[in-house]
Amino acid sequence: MQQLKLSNQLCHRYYVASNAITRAYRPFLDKLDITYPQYLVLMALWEKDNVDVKYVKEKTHIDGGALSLILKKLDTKMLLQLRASDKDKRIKFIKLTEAGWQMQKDASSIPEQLMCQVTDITRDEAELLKTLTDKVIANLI
Amino acid sequence: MQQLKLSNQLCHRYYVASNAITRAYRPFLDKLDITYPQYLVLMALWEKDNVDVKYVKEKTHIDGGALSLILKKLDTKMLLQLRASDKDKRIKFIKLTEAGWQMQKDASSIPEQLMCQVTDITRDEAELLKTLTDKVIANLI
DNA sequence: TTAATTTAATTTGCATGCAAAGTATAGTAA
DNA sequence: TTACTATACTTTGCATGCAAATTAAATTAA
Repeated sequence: MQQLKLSNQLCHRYYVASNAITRAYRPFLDKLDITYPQYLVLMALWEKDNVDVKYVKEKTHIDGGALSLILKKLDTKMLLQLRASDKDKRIKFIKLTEAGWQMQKDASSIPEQLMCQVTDITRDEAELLKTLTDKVIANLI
Repeated sequence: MQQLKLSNQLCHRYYVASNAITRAYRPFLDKLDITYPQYLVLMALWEKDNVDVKYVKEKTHIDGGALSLILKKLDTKMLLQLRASDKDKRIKFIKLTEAGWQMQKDASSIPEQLMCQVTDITRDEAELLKTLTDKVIANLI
């Protein structure tokens, strides 16, 4: 049953790596009082503000149900505001607040600090990982 | 703020890929009435049975708190049995039942079926992904 | 031996991830 | 217009992932 050995599973590695990465982010994100998925939402908004929920959902690949709660949390934290569209009342638009934009400055050094912990990977290898993982994602979504 | 763009984040890709993989497993695991983490625990046990909780925790990298519940679930499903050690009563040993071993046969074709969905990745690239992801994990754990 | 510490596992509280059901609104066909 | 369908988002129920607190038992120090 070689095919069922954990050490042969690429899938298990993605599971372990993804959780390890989220854990590694925690000390940095704790200082900002946000979680990793909340950070993903903010990153999407820092790139493009005034978008609807569907856009953030597709950009971050966060589940719609979870996203509703995350946006509500970020609204409560006063990092963004939600308002229904006038044209189409089904659509809800998201807009960062001043505090939401301020947090971008506080977060700007996080990616670099994270990658500094991954010393065994070269820049080229990291790019290769991105390319190959994009292929995996494209095949499964 | 190039460093905060989602498209530059290796971390976000691991998040998306890991979730996509778990989702891809679901149709197969639903037939066996188990979840992905439960499947990871079973894979560990199919490789080595009669081990303690700590062993499974280190082998699968599943959180200890979650693992307690998962083992309880698998016990309820009659796939394994839990019993306290005689020598050291803090330790709990895990033993697969007949049904637990039977499920290995039903699961043996799953990894191959999964990889068949990832057609854009060659065997060599998959091996490379394993090696590089192991490095990422080693650096973060 | 007694007290302090360490270890193995469980429990608890909160935040997702996800499927499925539900709600409200918009669009479309008859 | 009315009925049917599709869309955008929310809510709900269950299963983790995780930190922190707890419990029970073994080990070590004094």
